[in-house]
Amino acid sequence: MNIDEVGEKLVSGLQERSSGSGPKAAHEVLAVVFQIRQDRLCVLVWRRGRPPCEGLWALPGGRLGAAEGLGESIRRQLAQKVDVRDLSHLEQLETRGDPDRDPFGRTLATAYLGLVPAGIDPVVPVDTEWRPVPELPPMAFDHAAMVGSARRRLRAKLSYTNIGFALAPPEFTMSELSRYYRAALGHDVAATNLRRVLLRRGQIEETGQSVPSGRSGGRPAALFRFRARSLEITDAFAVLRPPSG
Amino acid sequence: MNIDEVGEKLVSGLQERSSGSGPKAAHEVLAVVFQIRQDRLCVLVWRRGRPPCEGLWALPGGRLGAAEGLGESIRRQLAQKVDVRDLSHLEQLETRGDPDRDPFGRTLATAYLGLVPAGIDPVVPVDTEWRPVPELPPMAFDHAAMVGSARRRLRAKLSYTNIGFALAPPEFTMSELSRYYRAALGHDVAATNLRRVLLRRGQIEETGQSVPSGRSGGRPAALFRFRARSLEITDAFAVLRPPSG
DNA sequence: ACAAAAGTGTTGACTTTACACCCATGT
DNA sequence: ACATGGGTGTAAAGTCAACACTTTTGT
Repeated sequence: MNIDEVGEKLVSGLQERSSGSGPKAAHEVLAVVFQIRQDRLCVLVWRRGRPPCEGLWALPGGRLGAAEGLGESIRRQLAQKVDVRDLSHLEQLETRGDPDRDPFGRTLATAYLGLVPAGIDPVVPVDTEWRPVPELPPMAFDHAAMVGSARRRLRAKLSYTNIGFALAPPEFTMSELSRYYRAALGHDVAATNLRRVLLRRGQIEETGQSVPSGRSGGRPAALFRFRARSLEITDAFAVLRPPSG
Repeated sequence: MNIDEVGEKLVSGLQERSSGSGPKAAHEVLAVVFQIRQDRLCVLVWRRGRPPCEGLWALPGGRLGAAEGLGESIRRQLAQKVDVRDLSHLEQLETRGDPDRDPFGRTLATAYLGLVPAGIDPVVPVDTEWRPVPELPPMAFDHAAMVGSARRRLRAKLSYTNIGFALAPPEFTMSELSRYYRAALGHDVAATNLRRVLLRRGQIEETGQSVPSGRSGGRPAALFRFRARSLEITDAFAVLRPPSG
């Protein structure tokens, strides 16, 4: 059918969409998995050993199974490299479907953002590494763009949600937490103010315990935990909020 | 392959993802197209005339073409109902792929958010209508959830981007604009403060012209326009911003 | 005693809502 | 004149970064 035949379409066109079977494309699910390691935001990537993009680095993931949901699929596939219980957060990012994004054939890809809390060290295959995001190696396909989307999403959500729970271990001191925030945001975060902001927003609470000071002295640090372990919007935008009346 | 064979996967598993052709699923692209009509946020929907979901209302869209990008596809398909030049904004929302979202066969759907400026009235087919979002009719498949996602996305972006340019006509008075914001946000927006906020952020500017007052008198209203007609983040979150130093 | 690290108090800048008041126009 | 709607001034509330100061520990 000629898409210029708008007049005809205007009367009858809308109904034919769910008929026929149409072309089917391969669909894969990928994940940008972040973890903060040694005070740096790192992403889990593996090195491709064969074309296309041989030698470049790629995001983990793979083909969507015939009877799987999208989130279900990426969880399953990540379980082959990251202990699935270690994924503290998972959310969908974007779907890319440029006809030529994969030179070997039309493939759509849905990317997810996954987070692993700091402090654990999942066993990963030999071709797989955690790489610091600021020094991203040459990436296959459009995977670099996906890492960029994930980084922007994480930064934004750190500002108005409790997503820090997914970066931090179950308990932490404020100076540790401020280092996680610094790594993820890319700029300094003062522990003293971060404490007040997150306390006022009800995101964190004191555990009552504290950590002995190190060999160089200093006051012992109080331990905190996040009050919730799932995503919550704690601060709607400070702008254009509804009238208080 | 058994996915419990983690040990094996850890050494060799990562490389087999781009081999083989795997199952292919049908893929469709849908759009949640919003327009503000008579001070109400409306969404473009059409009534299904055949199963599945016969009689329910559905979002416009359809199968992804074999050589089309996703955004390209929804633009083409919307051109059959909305004059494509009238789409002032288009962005990807989410992809849904529950195995049973379409009872007639596995279908993935990528949803877009589209906006049409107020004041125009595109010709639409007979089975297609603009329906107020607060009184959404019974929707087919998971389309109601997509409308919900779109509404949340629009509300959020009104707070920190210039996305108002896509809701408003090229020129407008502040009381008109405040009605568009009220319809989209769902709560009152005072024209007097909206003016200052958007001016300070550099989103809008005066055209220099004004509109004569109506039959009931009143001071003539100044005409404004948006300075940019593409999406810009005008106000990074007021929280956790980088140190000024 | 002194250094080091954690935590508190306080200030100032900025942003936004609320509301009283002034302005320009039609009847 | 007066009603009507547009526009300005200003106050009050809230949030956050900056920084000086205090507390608690190890050497």
